[in-house]
Amino acid sequence: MKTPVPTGPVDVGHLRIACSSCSLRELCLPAGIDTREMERVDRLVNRRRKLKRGEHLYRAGAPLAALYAIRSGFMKSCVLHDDGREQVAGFHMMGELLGMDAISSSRHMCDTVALEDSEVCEIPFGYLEQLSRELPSLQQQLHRIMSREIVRDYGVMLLLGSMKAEERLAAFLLNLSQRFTARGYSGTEFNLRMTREEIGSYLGLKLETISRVLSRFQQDGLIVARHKHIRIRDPEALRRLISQQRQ
Amino acid sequence: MKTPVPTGPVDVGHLRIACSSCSLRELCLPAGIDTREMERVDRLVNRRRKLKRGEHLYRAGAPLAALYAIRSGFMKSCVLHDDGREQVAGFHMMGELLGMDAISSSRHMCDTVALEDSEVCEIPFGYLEQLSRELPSLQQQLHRIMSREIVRDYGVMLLLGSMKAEERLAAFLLNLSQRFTARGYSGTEFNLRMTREEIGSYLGLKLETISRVLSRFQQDGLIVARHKHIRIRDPEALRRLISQQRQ
DNA sequence: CATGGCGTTTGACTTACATCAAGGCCACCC
DNA sequence: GGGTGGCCTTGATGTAAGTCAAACGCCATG
Repeated sequence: MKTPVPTGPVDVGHLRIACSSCSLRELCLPAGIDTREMERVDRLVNRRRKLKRGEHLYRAGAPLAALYAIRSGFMKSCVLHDDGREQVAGFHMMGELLGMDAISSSRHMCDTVALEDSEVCEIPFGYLEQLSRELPSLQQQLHRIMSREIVRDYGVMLLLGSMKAEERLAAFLLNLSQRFTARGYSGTEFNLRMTREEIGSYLGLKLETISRVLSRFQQDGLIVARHKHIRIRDPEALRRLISQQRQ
Repeated sequence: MKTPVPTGPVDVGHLRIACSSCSLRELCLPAGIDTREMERVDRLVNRRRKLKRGEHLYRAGAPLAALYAIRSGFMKSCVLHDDGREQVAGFHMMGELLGMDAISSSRHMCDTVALEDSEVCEIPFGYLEQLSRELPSLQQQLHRIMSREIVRDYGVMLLLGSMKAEERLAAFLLNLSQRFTARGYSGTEFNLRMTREEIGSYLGLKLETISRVLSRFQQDGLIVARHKHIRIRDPEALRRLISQQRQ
């Protein structure tokens, strides 16, 4: 037995699933799609899914069913090692596309978890491939997004492989700042959705180191950090920190 | 003025450019393409390019013209930071597809250099997108390859973010071994094409550390390492090294 | 309003890897 | 054949970040 219609205010949301009227469309999969084609893209996304904080969107090993576009909220992806080690591979926010790790083997290769209550649009992958054969601009955008993920990963490698703790954290804060700005939020004042431990995992550092470096940044007047709230006071100084000449 | 036909033995190579008769086809872009369709894929790859050791295939900033499939040889990709820091992001061998970092912005985001004399097949990206709209199995394979790169990158992040020097090097050697095996070469005995410094850069370590850890592995009877020649004596022990429980 | 617990901060100490330095091996080239 | 330079090895020493430990602040919950 199916539940055809969810109850309550959710209904309204369901009636309105349409990329064409989504404020994120220029950040997301439909970027660059023209209005004639948009109608068909609208039909691609036929379901939204709400996640409570802490809930998994998918787990490593789960079969690929759909890609997911984040509509609201904040998520993290973690790669796991057999021995239980886990590493945060990325933090994700509105407009970003998740699940591309699963395409190669038809199984997800990481866990993705909501860090706050979130909502995602489900994009059935088979339909997406089919439609992107018919709409070149959709195909191109999909390729661009996958490529962007590869480039992002290269950046993380550079960070993990050749930066010191302060540089890593400066790069992390500036990256968050830039992404908030791109979404119309303040890039100088925001709340971290993740713990120090999660930041540390992402940056290849321990939580104590994150805490210490944040304190040092604050002492030096670069930021104000109170719990999860961050205010960036001197973005230029942070930038200098990253690209300062090695000896 | 154009040079319509290269001189010498190269000609023969030019007449024979055909994925359908390439021994690497099951590793490469045409994997899973059926014979009827293969004819069209053959026409996709219309040029080969030879590279001398040390020569660049492309540099960061260069416009995207083509993707490249390695036909023979060995290459590395490096991401660069403004301040001159550089980090090896990957080593590549026959059958692997290069250049996907350039799709997102139409410009390459890393340098790719031959570590020994090599040959690549040029795959004009525009044609590839066009043909993959017409051949679903080509489209799927392209998506799988891009996804595989993303998954590989996650693995590197895990390595850089949470493994110790010995684990990193063990993982590196086993990865090479596995890739040589997949290509029909010995997985227990091979020559490194890269220097200790390049290995170090890839693994986020200094060349002295690479040298020391290789010596330690040799003392412990896990490998025989003489200059660039490596023989793996105890792959199981290397595997145990990686997944040993953290305290 | 007390209680407990998670996340965080901070300090003291340890350690894995980096850095600095010297010397060896091998290939290449006059 | 002897020099030159790139690559590698090994030892001595330095240091950034990890580990261990204690204590605090802030919620959440009863």
